Amino acid sequence: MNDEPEVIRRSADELLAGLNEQQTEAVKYYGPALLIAAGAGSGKTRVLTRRIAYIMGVGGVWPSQILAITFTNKAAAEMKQRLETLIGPVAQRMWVSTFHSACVRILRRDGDRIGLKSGFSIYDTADQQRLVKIICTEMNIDVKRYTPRSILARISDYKNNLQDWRTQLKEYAPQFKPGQRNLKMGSFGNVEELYACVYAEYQYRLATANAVDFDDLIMRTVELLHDHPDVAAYYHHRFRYILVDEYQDTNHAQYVLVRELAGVDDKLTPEPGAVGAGKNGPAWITVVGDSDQSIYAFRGADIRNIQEFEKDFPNAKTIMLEQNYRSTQTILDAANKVISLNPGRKPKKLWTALGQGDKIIGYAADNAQQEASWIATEIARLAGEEGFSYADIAIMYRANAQSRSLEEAMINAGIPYQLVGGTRFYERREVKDAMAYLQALANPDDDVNLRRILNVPKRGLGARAEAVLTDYAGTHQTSAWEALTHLDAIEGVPTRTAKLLGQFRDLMIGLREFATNNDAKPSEIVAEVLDKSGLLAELQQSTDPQDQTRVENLSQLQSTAAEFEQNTPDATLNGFLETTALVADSDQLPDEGEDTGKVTLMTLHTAKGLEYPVVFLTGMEQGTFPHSRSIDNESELEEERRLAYVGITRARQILYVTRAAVRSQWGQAAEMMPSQFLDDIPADLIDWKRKETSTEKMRGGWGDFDDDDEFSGFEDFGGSSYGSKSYGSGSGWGSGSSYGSGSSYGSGSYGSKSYGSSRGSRSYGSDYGSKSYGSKSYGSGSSGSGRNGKVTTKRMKKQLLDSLTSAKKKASATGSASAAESSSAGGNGLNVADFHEGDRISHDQYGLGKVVGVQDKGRNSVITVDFGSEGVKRLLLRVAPIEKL
DNA sequence: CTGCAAATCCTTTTT
DNA sequence: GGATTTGCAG
Repeated sequence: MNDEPEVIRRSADELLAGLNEQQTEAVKYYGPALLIAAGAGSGKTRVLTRRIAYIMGVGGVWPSQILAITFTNKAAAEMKQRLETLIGPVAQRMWVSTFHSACVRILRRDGDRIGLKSGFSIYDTADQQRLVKIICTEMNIDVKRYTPRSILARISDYKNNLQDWRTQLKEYAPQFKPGQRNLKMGSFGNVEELYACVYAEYQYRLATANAVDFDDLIMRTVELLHDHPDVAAYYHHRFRYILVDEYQDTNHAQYVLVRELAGVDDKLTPEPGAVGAGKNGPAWITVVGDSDQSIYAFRGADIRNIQEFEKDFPNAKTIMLEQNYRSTQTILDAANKVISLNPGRKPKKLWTALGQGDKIIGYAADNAQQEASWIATEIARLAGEEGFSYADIAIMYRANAQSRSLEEAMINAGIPYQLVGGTRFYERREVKDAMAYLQALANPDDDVNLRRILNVPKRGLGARAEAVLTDYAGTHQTSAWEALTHLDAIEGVPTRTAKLLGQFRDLMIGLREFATNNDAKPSEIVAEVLDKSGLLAELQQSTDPQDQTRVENLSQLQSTAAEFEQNTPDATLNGFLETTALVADSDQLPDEGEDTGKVTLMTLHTAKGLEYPVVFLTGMEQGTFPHSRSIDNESELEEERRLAYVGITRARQILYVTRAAVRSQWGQAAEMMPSQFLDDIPADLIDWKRKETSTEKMRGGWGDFDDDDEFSGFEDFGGSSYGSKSYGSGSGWGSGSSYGSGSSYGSGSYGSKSYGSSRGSRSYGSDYGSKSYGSKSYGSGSSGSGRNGKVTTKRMKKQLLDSLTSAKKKASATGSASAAESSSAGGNGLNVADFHEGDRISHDQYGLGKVVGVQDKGRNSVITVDFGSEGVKRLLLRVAPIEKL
């Protein structure tokens, strides 16, 4: 125990310094269950970290007895960092982690009790979909009617609500036995039966593949704790204080998990005279959240968890934090008004001492491009004249698809930016392929990943070869890998296929041996896989320009692995796989206080928890925000409104709201009406730089719609009345009482940053060598600040813009005009009879060509055209974008 | 079995 | 506008 790191125990005075009354009360509160209802910008992370330090410093509790849960790795890392300044380096080894990593950790330790072998795989969405698709095909399910996506959504619902597949099966399909394979069901009595069967089969396959999905991480941990009291007892004994951040985003499963971990339902009683939670009673719980910022209902979050906290936990206490330290009063007034229109919420009103501040600035553009370029101009002005740094500015939007026009405008204006989110680095095809190899090496039974790489890179093993393995696996109730190892025993395999399968098997055996011998060196395993599998070679030999970026991504993957190795004391292949499986968008955001010199672009969801001096809320249109899919659903609209509230409250000093009259979605232009949220903001708070768009001016009317102020009576509900309940008797924290147990902290260092942070982020601008892995940095090395020197030449801009359009095909040269006229509803009116060998035609993509062949097949007539350097193409006449010359 | 071009979905939001 | 699936030819 001598190497126990030093723990700083701070005094109450130190820990309460600079806090307001409510914050102080929250830090000190002595009791089994505390809800801190923390409005936006009310300093909740501060309160949470101080409370942890207080529990330790004043309550004499060991760091190992505390469990703090967040939703993102980024939040966890930040909390650790802040804790470190309060209590010392021991903070880095505390259980401060996300729900998901905490569960992984628990399952790695005791998962064998519920049938999980160590080294289990964690399936991401893509893996899940592959698996469900396989099952649907085998079950003869019409995937047009029941898409894997929708089936998975249902399965996710089951899991978030802890509905076991056995229960579902018993109720809706008692005759179904998972794992029988020969099930050509085809028809189901009803939908529930179908869902139940797929769910059961899905779980069966996961089990044989020794894999879990995201939702399983929570549900199966609950199962473990619930069914194995000795395991539960271990954690009850260990965690005496549990703190949960963003409690409004918890789903039912997570709620139950917290209860299980705390032992709330286990009739535990504290020893007589216990101080705090004592040694034996249920753990004491602190949750922090804001029901107005609940924006994850679509993912199963249940807002009732926070709304009914006081009912759920005996002797619960609620403390409201309503003083905002972030924004101006103008911004808060707007936010308060918007959120006040949600019915049935606990009234709450943020206030600030920071003063009125500037008006909100509004701008109505004619289209998305104009909106974006106006924003770019405005940003240049802010940076040039108002002295803001680019890093002070964030642009937010409802859906990722909106980022493109904004990116283009930034590039055109030479403004450095960083885009957060979009397609995940680990979801990129080539990266996923490489990871599938690693996964299959770590866990041989992982069918989904093994089948994925069977023919990647191309090695002549197609559907037939795969069927050889799956048939054997099916009849022998085993995995595809097992089938592969019994290859010689399988009859009727064509010699050629057998040979190729044998080669693949030997490849995997060789790689696995390498992996076992180099378990602590994931980066070398990655290198070996890339090399021996031929994955890298295939891409390097390719002429497709996109494959070059793929090669870069793969080398980046290797760097990420190397970085993981360096930062993790006891690195293993499994550890690496785990970390990469649990990364989130927000993980790639820069650290607090780090000046990246770049404007940040991200979705509103990703922006939750962040703050910027200047915020642009873009796409404020009906159908964009609120999103069209939520517009006719009352509860979803309420969630959109909360999202608007989140967006508005991100701004510290200046808030912009912008909209476009025309926005194209799926390549089709659509006219957009102003968002209802714009009307919800009191008109005198907005200074419109341009209120009407061109077409609206011509029509001479705006705001014909909805002027209904019928809800305005809601506004004054009074922000008082809460938090006035008298609270617990004095302090009660005995001093110094010491508990023995807490010596060993878990070893694996989770949540440490940087690796994991990889996302397919694009970023363009100044700093090259910065440590942002997984994010490409375009642009010159020099700092591209607005005025000192245009570092971006026209040519570079062109390159950057091209790189946005993921280097599609070879279309670039000719594809200038037309595309619009190519297909006039179901045919281009061309007639086979008009085409003969030797005719010259023009193709939108390939340019000029000469007809070298004509096949008259009626509707499906085909002409063969020689496009010279572009090659000889066979075109379906009916749809080909061509013109006879 | 592979490669290519056309057709067909799309999109909320994410651990 | 873009990624993925389908359909066909060699």
